[in-house]
Amino acid sequence: MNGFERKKEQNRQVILRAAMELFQAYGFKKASISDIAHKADVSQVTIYNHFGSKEGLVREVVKDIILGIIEKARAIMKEDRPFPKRLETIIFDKTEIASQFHGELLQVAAQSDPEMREWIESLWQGDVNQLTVDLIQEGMRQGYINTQQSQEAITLYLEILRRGVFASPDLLANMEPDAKLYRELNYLFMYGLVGKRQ
Amino acid sequence: MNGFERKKEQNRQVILRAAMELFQAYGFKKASISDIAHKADVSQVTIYNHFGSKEGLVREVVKDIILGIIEKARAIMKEDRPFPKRLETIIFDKTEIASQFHGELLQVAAQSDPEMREWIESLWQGDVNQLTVDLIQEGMRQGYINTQQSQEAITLYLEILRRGVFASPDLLANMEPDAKLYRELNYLFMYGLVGKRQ
Amino acid sequence: MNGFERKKEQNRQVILRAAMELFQAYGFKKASISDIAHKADVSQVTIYNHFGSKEGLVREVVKDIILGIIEKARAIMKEDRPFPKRLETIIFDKTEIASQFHGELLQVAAQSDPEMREWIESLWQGDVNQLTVDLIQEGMRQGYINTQQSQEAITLYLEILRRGVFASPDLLANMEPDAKLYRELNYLFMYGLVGKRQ
Amino acid sequence: MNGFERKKEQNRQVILRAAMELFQAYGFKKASISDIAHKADVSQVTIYNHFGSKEGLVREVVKDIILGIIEKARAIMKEDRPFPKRLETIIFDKTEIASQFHGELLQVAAQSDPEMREWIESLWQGDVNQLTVDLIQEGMRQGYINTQQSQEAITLYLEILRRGVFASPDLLANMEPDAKLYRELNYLFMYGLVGKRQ
DNA sequence: AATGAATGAGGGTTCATTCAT
DNA sequence: GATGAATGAACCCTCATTCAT
Repeated sequence: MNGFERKKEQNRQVILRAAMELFQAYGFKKASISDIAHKADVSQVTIYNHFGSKEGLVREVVKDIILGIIEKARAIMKEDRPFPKRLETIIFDKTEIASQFHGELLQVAAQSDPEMREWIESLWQGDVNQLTVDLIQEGMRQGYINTQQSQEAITLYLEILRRGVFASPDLLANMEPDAKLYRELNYLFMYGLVGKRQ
Repeated sequence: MNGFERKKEQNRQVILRAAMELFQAYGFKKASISDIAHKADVSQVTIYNHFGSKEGLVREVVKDIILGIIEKARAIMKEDRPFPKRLETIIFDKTEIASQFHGELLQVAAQSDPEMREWIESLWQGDVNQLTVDLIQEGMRQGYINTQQSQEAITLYLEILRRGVFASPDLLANMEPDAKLYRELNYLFMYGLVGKRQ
Repeated sequence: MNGFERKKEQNRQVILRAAMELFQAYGFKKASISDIAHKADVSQVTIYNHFGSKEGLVREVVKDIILGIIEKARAIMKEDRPFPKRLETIIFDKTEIASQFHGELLQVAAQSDPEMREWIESLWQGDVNQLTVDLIQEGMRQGYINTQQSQEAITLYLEILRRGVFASPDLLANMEPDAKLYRELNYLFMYGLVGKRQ
Repeated sequence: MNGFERKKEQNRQVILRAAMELFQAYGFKKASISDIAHKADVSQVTIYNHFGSKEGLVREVVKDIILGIIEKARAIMKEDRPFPKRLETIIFDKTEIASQFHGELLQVAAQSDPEMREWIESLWQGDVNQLTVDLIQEGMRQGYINTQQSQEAITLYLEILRRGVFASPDLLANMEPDAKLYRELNYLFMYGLVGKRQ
């Protein structure tokens, strides 16, 4: 990669970072190209040269976020820790990356052009779902997951938990990982409202 | 209330209804005052006379939505149906009212002025929480809820489930209330991943 | 018409006049809404309130020009002057009104939305053409026009002359109505290149 | 001319050709340097290296068009066909080359810098006019043109016809060269409205 | 000579809001 | 109280042009 390309790539990254921060702070709609250009210290036009339109920039940022989520999920799967710990992390850890995008991200992803929807869909089906399935089966083998429920139902339950957590930064913000409340919550995930029978 | 005042109140309601529909269809940001005025068949200025600013209008609509949610929750609590059925309704039924506001409602509520935040907070704490607490205690008395977990943790768990469901219209849209998947999901809410022990 | 409406209509006229002058001076494309607003001493937005878009404004100006042309043609037809004089005026007189719009007017008219094209077309067919036909028949009755050519061909010939004159302000600008050259040109229109035979 | 220079000249021609096509399709104003560079498959900067500015490029294209017109006119003059046929071609044939530039070409030519105006003017006076004069005199010798009108008037008449035809692609588009209407039109050019006397 | 990257200036348009009646 | 008309600020975007290699 020569000097030109390095500089270009660098600019691209600077723009993406600035965009991500401002989108996070103000939302995709409210953060303006002008703001982003200012923050990235480039001309507005440079953003257009790189991403074509605001929509294009949003798309790229959304892609990055989603890839980041997947990357993280994959990393967690490969860790050598007990099943419940890893499940915990899967459910809670997305907070850091994307939770502050509130519902806008899902909304944008849903409303984006068909090409993008397909890309997300396939990625989700292919990669994320596979990871989830792997996790569930590992959990079943180790006796952590009831084998009488369907794979589909369990996946759905986990997804609802994920999204619920994802949508509750206000409630979970100040909770520490080893607090009593945190442990209780995990207990509920595992044993439900009725709880463990002795 | 004389004729003038009745007309005024009527206008107010017409505006609120138009605003709610358009906010729901396009989001708080994208629905414009002009659109709302057009739909309500009043002048833009009339909206300002009633609500002072767009933010004021949004506030009022959010208030209405939240009051509606609470109203509904309260109604459900008073029903004479078995505990699990009512829990089910609480968790799933919000779909109809507010789920189409995506995450924007929460975002707006969170970012609104302190006065409003306080109002919501107190309402939530005072009314909704009370209802939840009542529900939980009823569940405990009837043996549906494990008495070893803290009230707080159970409330949090329910709230996460609620928000997760609320944020998953795509996954739940085509699910019928008596489908196998639906029953499994409810089972998971009650007995968690590990499941019931015989 | 109350004060409001009078003021509005007045503004509309001021904008139209400013637009016409700037379009004439710089062309439809190059004259910007900003320029026009400045010249008319109104906000840009006022122009949008009146005309919806730049295209809408252009449309209205084009309409005005065309109506002006027709009005003038009609007036000439009603005059009580000898046939050759009136023909002369018809061919030459448009210069004053629209010749400075160069070819852009025709281009715009041709490229405009179908509705407008139809409007122009029907006006041209219905009004202008009728006037031309009347003129030609009068000319035939009075022996000024050869009755062996088809109505269609004569109309076409006149239209080509009109457009040729219309497209030649540079060549005709300094020509006085009673100059020798002017008389010769009219002679050529009447008797062609070959000229009158004695 | 070495390899470098040949390549350079080649690039120049490629750019000119691309520019001409796009100017023709979209007009001088709307066709952008970016489009032209894309179509010519060179960098935008290369265009600047060759022509200095967009205006410079437009100038060069206009020059080419005008030289092309003259070339064509000259070629027609040298043909060995009867006078009326050649006159016909002169008047009608420009359609192919430049008629699609509508009025813009004339506008651009008129508004361009004095140097260019002078160049065009002198070319027109020197070359085109000379050709026209030659043609007219040939026509006079052969009895096709009335010798009582001034050279100037006849030239002007021909130019008006030319421009009229040039500005009427809509009316003439579907006319075939040997149609009755076409013959009538030519008759009118030769014998005017009054027509031939027996 | 040629280029990819970057840009200042300006374009049309929309918005929440205010003015004047 | 209600309105039609008007507006400043901001938005996304395009263009001809220049910079750095």
